[in-house]
Amino acid sequence: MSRPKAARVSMADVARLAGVSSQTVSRVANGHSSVVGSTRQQVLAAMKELDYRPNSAARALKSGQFRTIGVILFTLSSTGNSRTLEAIADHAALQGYAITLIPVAMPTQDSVLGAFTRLGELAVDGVIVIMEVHLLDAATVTLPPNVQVVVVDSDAGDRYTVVDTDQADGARQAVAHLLELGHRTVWHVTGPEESFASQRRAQAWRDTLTAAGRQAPPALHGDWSAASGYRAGLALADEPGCTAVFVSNDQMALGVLRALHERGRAVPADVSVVGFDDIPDAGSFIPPLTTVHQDFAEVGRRCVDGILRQIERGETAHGTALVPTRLVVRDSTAPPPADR
Amino acid sequence: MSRPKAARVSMADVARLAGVSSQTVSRVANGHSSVVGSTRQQVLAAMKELDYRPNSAARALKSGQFRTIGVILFTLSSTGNSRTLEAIADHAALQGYAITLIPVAMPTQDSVLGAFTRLGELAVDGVIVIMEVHLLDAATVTLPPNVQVVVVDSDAGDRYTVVDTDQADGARQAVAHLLELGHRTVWHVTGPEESFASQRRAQAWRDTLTAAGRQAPPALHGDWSAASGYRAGLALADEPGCTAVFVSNDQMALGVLRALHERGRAVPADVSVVGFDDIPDAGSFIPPLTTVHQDFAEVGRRCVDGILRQIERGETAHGTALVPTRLVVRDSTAPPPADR
DNA sequence: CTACGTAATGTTTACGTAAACATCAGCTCG
DNA sequence: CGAGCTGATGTTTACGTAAACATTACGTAG
Repeated sequence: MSRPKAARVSMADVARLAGVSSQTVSRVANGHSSVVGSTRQQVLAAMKELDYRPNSAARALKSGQFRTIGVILFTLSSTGNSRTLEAIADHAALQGYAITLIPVAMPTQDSVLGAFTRLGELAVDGVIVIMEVHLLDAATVTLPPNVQVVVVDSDAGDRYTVVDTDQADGARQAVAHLLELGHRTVWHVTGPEESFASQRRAQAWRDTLTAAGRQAPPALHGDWSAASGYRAGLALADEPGCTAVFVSNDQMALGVLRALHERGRAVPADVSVVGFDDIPDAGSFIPPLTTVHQDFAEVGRRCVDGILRQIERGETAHGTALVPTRLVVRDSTAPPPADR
Repeated sequence: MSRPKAARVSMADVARLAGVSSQTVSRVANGHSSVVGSTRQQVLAAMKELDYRPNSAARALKSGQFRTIGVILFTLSSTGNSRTLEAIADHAALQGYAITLIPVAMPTQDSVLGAFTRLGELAVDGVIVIMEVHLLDAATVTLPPNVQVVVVDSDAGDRYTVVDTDQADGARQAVAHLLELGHRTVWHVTGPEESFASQRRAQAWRDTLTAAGRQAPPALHGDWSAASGYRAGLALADEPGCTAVFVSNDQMALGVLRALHERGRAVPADVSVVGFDDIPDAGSFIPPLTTVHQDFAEVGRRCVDGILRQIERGETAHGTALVPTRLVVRDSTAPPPADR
């Protein structure tokens, strides 16, 4: 505080100008109990004249609430994360809560970690964790006590409230769509192993095939990036029996499309491709991608509602709430070549 | 607070257990002045035993600093915004600052607005604005006094510290690259009019053509989305003289590629396309996109450094600092058809 | 007409921290 | 050998707010 920063206006200042006690100012500010009209007007006028702004630090100190929700995540580079975050921020703002971002370094590179092992002293009433909880444990971040938690992309329903997209049903729809088109089986490109979402999608892919009496080919592994999808796509292009692929997210699907294109395998004539997420760009891929739509806005809304229910009403409803998905059929899927 | 929340541990509690005064605890906590080794050890032991966590509200009230930076933006859906945000969050965490997200509704839909006209009472030492300032003005958000501001994507260098990518030079490199390949002129797809970045890129595109003695064709207008790029691409496909396009971001370029593909105009054989941003997926487009690389990490770092310089050292260095760009040449550009 | 209830407002206090000031013991220097 | 200094620690106070309690004025029921 090197500079003499323009004097902060406090309730006392407003009270003095309005000729009332500071408690009355507080009452007006909070719309509490009874303040007669004329007094209220005077106070409001004084507030306006002085450009009074409540001091949130003092308020938090007194009330023990920060009206702030922390969001913990590894990265914003995945479309899903950033869209969930945006939905959370929008909905929280609507409820009068602010969002504090808590980036955590990957467990491998704990350089940055120290910075927010201090998480404990964070001014936050609750935390939304957008990642598999086991990873959080591994990251040696200690969640402070008395802080409510809601988790996305995890199976920790027994320990926390979990909000998630219905990964399994989405994957089932994708595979079923391909089978209905007449494909004998469906190949699969997974996300990173740590991702619970990826695990769920892979499991449902396998289960759906099995339930239909089909043999599941070996899964190929990616890391959510388009580049990893491209590598998987090259491998798939060399599988002559491969006529249909379910890719665990749209970005990897983009890479798969490029690999197939470069290897002269036409989509959807030779190979059908289905993605997951329905990112805004998916409709502009070549060809426009058939994919499973995730309702990120709804996920965000439920996260915020869930955490607020815990914070404001003390309800601790563990368990998992699933947000439904729906298949968006575009031009990357068609019956297998043999059928035509 | 419906529940009896486990009693908060304060400095006084730690002091009692350690048999010292609370001021000594404060000194240990802040590494301040002199505390003899043995005393320090006792205090640290007591802290650990009680799982003491400093109360940031009280600290903020006392010090007048929140160790928090607010980030104001319209949306996270543009890759640029979310990557800049991520870079800001990472770098801020490194410096021991937290990030508070402040989403602002578009000026058109002021429904959400009320929620954060309360911005004034926000617990924030400084604000980074990721949008054209005029839009911020239009959004009727009043920035509180005594809050430092750094701006991205704006020309308000006279009022604020502005950090930005060197848009003009990036656009110049893109156009120069196409001219060097032998194209007679270069078409252009802009971003939304309000975007300062888009304006700068368009201006530099025009200037570079003029400087080379070429005629600039009419610009086509998009809104950063792939869908808008697709529409522009359809129009371009109908221009027989069009052999080269500079698109103002990669997402729109994706749409342009699809439109050209659907109309049978081969890229890069018939038409060359250059994008802007170098999003992670750009290398997986069909064909891999030649584009202007933006160093978002550097932008984020400079934003944080700039705001911290203002907050902690009171330096108010207005003006604009430009982060250099570089052209990444991939497979979407080639000499014009006539040359071959 | 008095006693008591109620609405409106004022006064006191505590939240947890850290700056400012106070105290105290031990040590150095003239 | 004592004045004065230094380093270690304790005590007081203020930050801005809001809950809890206190006071005042006024109206009404008995």
